[in-house]
Amino acid sequence: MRISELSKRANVPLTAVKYYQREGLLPEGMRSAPNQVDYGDAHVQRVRLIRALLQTGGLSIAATKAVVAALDVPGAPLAETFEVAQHAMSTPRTTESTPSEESRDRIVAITRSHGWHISVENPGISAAARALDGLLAIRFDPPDSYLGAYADAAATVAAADLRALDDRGTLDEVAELMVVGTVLGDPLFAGLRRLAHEDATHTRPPTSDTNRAQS
Amino acid sequence: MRISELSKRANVPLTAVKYYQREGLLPEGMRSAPNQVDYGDAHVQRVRLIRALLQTGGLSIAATKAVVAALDVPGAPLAETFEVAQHAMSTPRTTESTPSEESRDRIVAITRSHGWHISVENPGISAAARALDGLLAIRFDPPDSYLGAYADAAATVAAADLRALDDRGTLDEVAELMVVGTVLGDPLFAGLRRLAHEDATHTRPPTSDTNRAQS
DNA sequence: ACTATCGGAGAGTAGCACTATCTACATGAC
DNA sequence: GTCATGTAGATAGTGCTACTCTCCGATAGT
Repeated sequence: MRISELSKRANVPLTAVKYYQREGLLPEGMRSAPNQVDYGDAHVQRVRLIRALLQTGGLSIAATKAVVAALDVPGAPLAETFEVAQHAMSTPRTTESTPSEESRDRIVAITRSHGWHISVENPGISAAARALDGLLAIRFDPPDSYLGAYADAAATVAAADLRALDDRGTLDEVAELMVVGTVLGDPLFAGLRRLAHEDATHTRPPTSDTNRAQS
Repeated sequence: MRISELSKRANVPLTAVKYYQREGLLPEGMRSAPNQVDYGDAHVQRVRLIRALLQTGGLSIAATKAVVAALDVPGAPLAETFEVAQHAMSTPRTTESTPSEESRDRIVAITRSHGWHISVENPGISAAARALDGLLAIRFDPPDSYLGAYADAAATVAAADLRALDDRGTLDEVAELMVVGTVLGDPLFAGLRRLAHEDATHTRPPTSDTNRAQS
């Protein structure tokens, strides 16, 4: 197929596909003539993946490029591929401030009380600590039970993520799911959390829903 | 205090504070002279909140404005305030494509099998469905056990979120936590998930870590 | 032969979160 | 009083990113 059909099948504007090509996110097709190129199903797949990482996963073009490049290295160890995905997620669009030491310590303490073995360089610590700082900014000091519930939930999905990898066939597929699951798991959970919120407020209204006091 | 001290105490560049002011994110201070204004602790708090919503929560200026405006309405019902927070989260920087019908149906089915009561307009459905589409794009059709684990985890944190509201004093504080918790809960979970991932791969390597096959 | 499409590349665009600069005025140490 | 320093407010500019436009000569399909 040629570029216009690739664009249609992936449901992505043609100009955008050209752009991804130029940026090196999309591997070249088979050249059938000096200026005719043939694309296959793998390219459609790839364009859809790029879109998911960019829009749903919120990655930048550069981070997406790193991720798909990692997938294309044939002999790369899984651990390295995973690291690329982890790193891509911690290269956000907006510059982030460094979290407070106290929040970092608090997060580390929670992981320790859950018996997790983690390295101090894991960017997840900073990410969680920044969120914790935000909660502290409105004078909400979450109790251990609150953070514990989040940690329990994180353990639950992490276990499911690992189990999903076992069902994959080739090692390349495993690597692909590892990367995509790492990136897309967050929005998947975020969506479900919002649904759970609605259900929870229906079945168990947080507080009386009458008017609030004057500020 | 005047603006420079406000900037220092909130650890935000002075020019940025002025910008937030101009954009209507920050309420006016007490005017002590034709061109002198006095700020209080509430303003420091507010600036920190704005930063957390913008940087950690990933909201846009417009969405942040809507959120803080909702907090400042004295007599607003909690449900409305909550809705504003929910809506703000689904107004992302990058334009999002509409998810497939199949994925939407799948998400709805999962919530139903969990006994959740949700409305079909809840944007969480689309958010989760888009993520699901991304997984399908790499030919990973998650089993019910996978989505179920995510839903279980979401229910766990939603319950914790609701419990946290009970411990808050005034209704204004409840509203504040509701909004901030809705926005910051996602990055908090995302960080913890990454930590759980590292622990899970240590204790239970997904597959042999040898080289992958040639592609 | 003719028209639509293609591949490729450079330049342009829109939106966003700031940041710089300017003016007129206020404050506070000396 | 005076004068360096800071302040409020407004306008214009910046840097970045993810596209999008426009052009060209070449090619495909009829």
